[in-house]
Amino acid sequence: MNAYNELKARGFAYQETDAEKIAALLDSEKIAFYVGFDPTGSSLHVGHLLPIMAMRLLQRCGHKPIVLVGGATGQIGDPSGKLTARPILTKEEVAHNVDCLRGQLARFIAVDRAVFVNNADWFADVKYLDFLREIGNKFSINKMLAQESVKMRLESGLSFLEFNYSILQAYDFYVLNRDYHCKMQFGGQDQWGNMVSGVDLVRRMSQNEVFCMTFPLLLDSNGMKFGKTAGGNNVWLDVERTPVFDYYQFWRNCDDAQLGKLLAFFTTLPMAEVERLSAQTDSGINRAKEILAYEATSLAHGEAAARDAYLAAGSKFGFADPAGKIVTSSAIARIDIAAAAQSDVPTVEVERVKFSGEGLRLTSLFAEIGLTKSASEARRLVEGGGAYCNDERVGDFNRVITEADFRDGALLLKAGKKNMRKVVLK
RNA sequence: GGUGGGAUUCCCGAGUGGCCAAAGGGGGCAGACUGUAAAUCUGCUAGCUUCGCUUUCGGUGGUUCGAAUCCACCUCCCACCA
Repeated sequence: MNAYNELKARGFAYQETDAEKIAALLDSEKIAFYVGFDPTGSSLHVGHLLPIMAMRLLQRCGHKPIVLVGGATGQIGDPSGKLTARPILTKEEVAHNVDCLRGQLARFIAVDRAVFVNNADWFADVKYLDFLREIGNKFSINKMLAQESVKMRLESGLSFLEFNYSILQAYDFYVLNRDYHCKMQFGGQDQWGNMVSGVDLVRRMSQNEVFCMTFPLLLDSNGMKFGKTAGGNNVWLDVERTPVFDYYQFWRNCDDAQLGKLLAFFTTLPMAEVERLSAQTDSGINRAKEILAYEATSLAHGEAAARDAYLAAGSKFGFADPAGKIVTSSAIARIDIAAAAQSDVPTVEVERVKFSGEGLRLTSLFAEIGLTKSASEARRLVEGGGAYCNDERVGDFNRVITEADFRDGALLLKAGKKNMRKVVLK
């Protein structure tokens, strides 16, 4: 498999410094490349997934990923694509987040064949004067001011701290080239300016020619950043924040118009199949979405979890292609949907005592298990006709739940038709 | 350093003494319609023990029967000038 052609075909390449040279480089050599992540949160979400998938692809072609966690730059905040400054994290928060991210990336790439670096390691001891002397004359303010990301922020104001971000990122590239022979950087399209600065700096410092490539920005049909749903929240890779079932549902509910792109980016199915699947119509398109959801979930959470989510969703909403008419190389084809009855929606345990005596108000229960943010929201949900208890619409927001409402020790609650939790007694 | 302007609910942004839990838009949620899609239409969008109560309009204190709105001080931001 040719890495460059594959990246191109799947739509990963948005901008690149030199297409021909990059193609030749990736074809003829096993290179080290890097992708940076800002440790601004303790979990990745699907918005981070695009570079991760690209990294996976490159690694499978024999190239070596360097995962740079921006322990140092994360303390500053990248102005690119942001309208306002980010809050500054403490060193402890950054350290904690770095640990979490490392764990999550392990699901997608072979960690033992990747290098993890933290730029705090080389920035921690940098002395300001030394740094200025070493690289200060390699940067032109005029050039930096011309950068799109900087121009944008000039309107609303930009601190010197943030202005320096691209210098630091460029320096990262230089260090990685020097110490790890890193020859390429990948990143989101909002990183273009910073990445090009890095390419420049490496050439000026060491006369080495290095390259970079950006990925397209994924937007949903409203032009909003991709990866938010279910309450406007991010779809997290952390199962504590986003249960596997919900993760599966996120992909299952994607826009028709996005399907082809999503299959290309977030599954490992061959492009020929991706094209065939995304050309489906009617019930076929729903099968294609099941395949997308299954494959994406399988990558993030493992085959067993993906299978359970698929069966649970299918038993609630029906299967798109029960007869298996649509051919796919996905492992989903081998799942026996007769097993669907056994599988389950996300389940929450609640103490039995809460339901004894007077019982627990339904609205409070909704809030407690996280189906709504508060009891008041649950109340509004009931008033709007969107609350269901054991598949019956709830009409009275004063409804109280007692043990008698449980069937076989379980109670199914739904906020709308698609968000559901099963409550079991503890 | 000087002068002027500003800080409002998730975001943008109205509101300049009671009719303000606060217009409008965005975003989000739900309902209807559908294919668990999109588009469209409708309702909702601070919390609670909900015909009522509590907290919210940068912070603290004050004036007033009553303050997001007036006064004082403080913090932070922006613009122009130097």
